[in-house]
Amino acid sequence: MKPTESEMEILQVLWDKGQSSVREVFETLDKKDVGYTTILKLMQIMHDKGMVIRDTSSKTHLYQAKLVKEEIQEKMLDKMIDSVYNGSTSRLVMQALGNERTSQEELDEIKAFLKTLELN
Amino acid sequence: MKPTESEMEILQVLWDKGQSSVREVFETLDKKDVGYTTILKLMQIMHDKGMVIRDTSSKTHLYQAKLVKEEIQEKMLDKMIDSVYNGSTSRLVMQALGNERTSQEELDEIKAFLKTLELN
DNA sequence: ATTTGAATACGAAAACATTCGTAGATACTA
DNA sequence: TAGTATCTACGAATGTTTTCGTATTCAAAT
Repeated sequence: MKPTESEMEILQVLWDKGQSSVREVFETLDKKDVGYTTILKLMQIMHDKGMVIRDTSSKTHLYQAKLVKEEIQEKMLDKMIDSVYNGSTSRLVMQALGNERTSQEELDEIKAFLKTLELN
Repeated sequence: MKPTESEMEILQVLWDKGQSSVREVFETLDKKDVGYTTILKLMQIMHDKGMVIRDTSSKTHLYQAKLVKEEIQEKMLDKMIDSVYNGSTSRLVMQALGNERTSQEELDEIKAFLKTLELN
């Protein structure tokens, strides 16, 4: 059950905004170069695959992510660690932190998190 | 210039082992279900795309990654942070560290790295 | 009631990625 | 030198993902 890239984009919206119509997803994604029916079709496919559930009680169907955000994220992260960093979490983390985008707040969060990891 | 999944696998080998023949890559990947000419073709395509450079002076051509490992990794990581973690590096890092696979050595490495970040 | 706008369903085209068969070239070996 | 093994080139088949056009349904507004 591996979402494609487009499917991931849609899942992001659904995770973020919760239950949404196709139109809402379409507008949130706001991809100038893609038509409405494309998104519709993708979401129908996702439904066929069981990635989303759907409320069809009114004319405008409402979609909701069935896949759990954290599970998918972790799966993707693990795959990345394996396939890009040869299984080394620390290499990934260090590269992530070295990217100059990380604020002091985030660094503090991480330090705090590391402390909690030690207490067991 | 975004490598596909198969292309990434090949790049890994080239980054790891340096200049290599198709046969060497093929044997390193050791994918039971894929033939030699498939890998050959992929590497030829990568050459067409300018992802690798090639020494054709002898019969067996030698390939070398042209894309820089750290650049590609960083690009993929940034993309992941944006598209999966809404731009939050710390969320990615914490999920990575929370995955139970991280050894004490790795945690120490990270702590050390955080220290060096503070000294500027 | 008819028109209009917005929604779904669905097939099929287009784009992209992967796979492999076969032909031809080159080197090695008996 | 003949035969065998190994390599590249390349076209074409297959598979997957993305895209959209068109038909149809439904509901709201005139």
